[in-house]
Amino acid sequence: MSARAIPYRPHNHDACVSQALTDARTICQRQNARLTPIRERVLELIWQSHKPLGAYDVLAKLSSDGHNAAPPTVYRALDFLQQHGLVHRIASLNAFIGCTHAGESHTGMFLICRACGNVLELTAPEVSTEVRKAASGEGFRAETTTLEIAGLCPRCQSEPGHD
Amino acid sequence: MSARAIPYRPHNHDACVSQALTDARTICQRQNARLTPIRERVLELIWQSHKPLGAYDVLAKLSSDGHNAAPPTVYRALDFLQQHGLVHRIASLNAFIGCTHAGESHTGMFLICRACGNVLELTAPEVSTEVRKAASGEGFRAETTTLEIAGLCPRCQSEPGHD
DNA sequence: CTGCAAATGTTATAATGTTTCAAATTTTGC
DNA sequence: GCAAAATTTGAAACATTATAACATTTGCAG
Repeated sequence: MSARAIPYRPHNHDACVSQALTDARTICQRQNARLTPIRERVLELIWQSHKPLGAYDVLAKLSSDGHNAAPPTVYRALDFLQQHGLVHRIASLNAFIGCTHAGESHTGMFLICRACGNVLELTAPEVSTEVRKAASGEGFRAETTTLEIAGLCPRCQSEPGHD
Repeated sequence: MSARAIPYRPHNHDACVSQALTDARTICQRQNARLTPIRERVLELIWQSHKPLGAYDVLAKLSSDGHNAAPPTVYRALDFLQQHGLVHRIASLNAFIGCTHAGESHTGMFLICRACGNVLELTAPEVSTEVRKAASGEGFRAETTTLEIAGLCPRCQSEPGHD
């Protein structure tokens, strides 16, 4: 059901955003969660950017909406969205990005281009499997996985410096 | 050569710290890097804790040494130690821990117990391999990997709440 | 309508990390 | 050795990210 991001390629991003919002409404309905106007707006703002947005970036955008928001407003919305699997937090960037696999059970793996800043979310079952194996080999009960790869995206390997 | 941490088990930690320092000196010598007193002291402080230490935790310990330090002092030392593979930064905790594989080429994977706070560093070649495969499958040139697993360590699965 | 729970507003503050420039120290070329 | 260059450290200010605490409003069940 999810709007699939086409990695590193031009696409109709408006459609992609509105698909994400539609999906989010469905998901929240199913979970009896309230996708309030603020939460929806935050999700929209995050989706409109291909690059992860910091909480204060979101805050600034809300402010320029005319919305008189303070940090807790944003952090609460982000917590909610994370809780319901609608956005991911990228720990190595202190920033948030729309989840391209919302509604599906998955562990995200993020390819972060250090040149253009774009991020691609993947699900790599083989990786997850190996991670689980490694953890349980130590008797460790894995709960949440943070997997973020920094490097160069295909485009930035050939044409450095753009975007 | 590295001082091996015995995962989640009691051991002579003083010996373990001093081994780490000895190793560090050797490594820096080989790399023509200067392990200055501040840097060495920061490394020691980090090793003395089994749990990741935040930059400001280190700062506080330096201060109680009588050393009149400011944040940049600590961050610079930490940068140096990271650069030379002597400590790792745990992005999901904003904290630092001694590298148990200093001197060996590796990509760390961290098992972080949410109950006791201890962290175990592993090297899991199979995981690395799968990560590389997944990245290159997208044409992505991976440079640095952040892989952090939060969950419960063996001890905390059976005796909750200790330590 | 009323009362409860969830969500939001508001203010203040904590925690983490960086910039900048000056001073001291170490290295290097001579 | 010695002076110039480079590296390291000191110090003050500031920037960014995140949370605490409490008041107010909103949605909803009975």
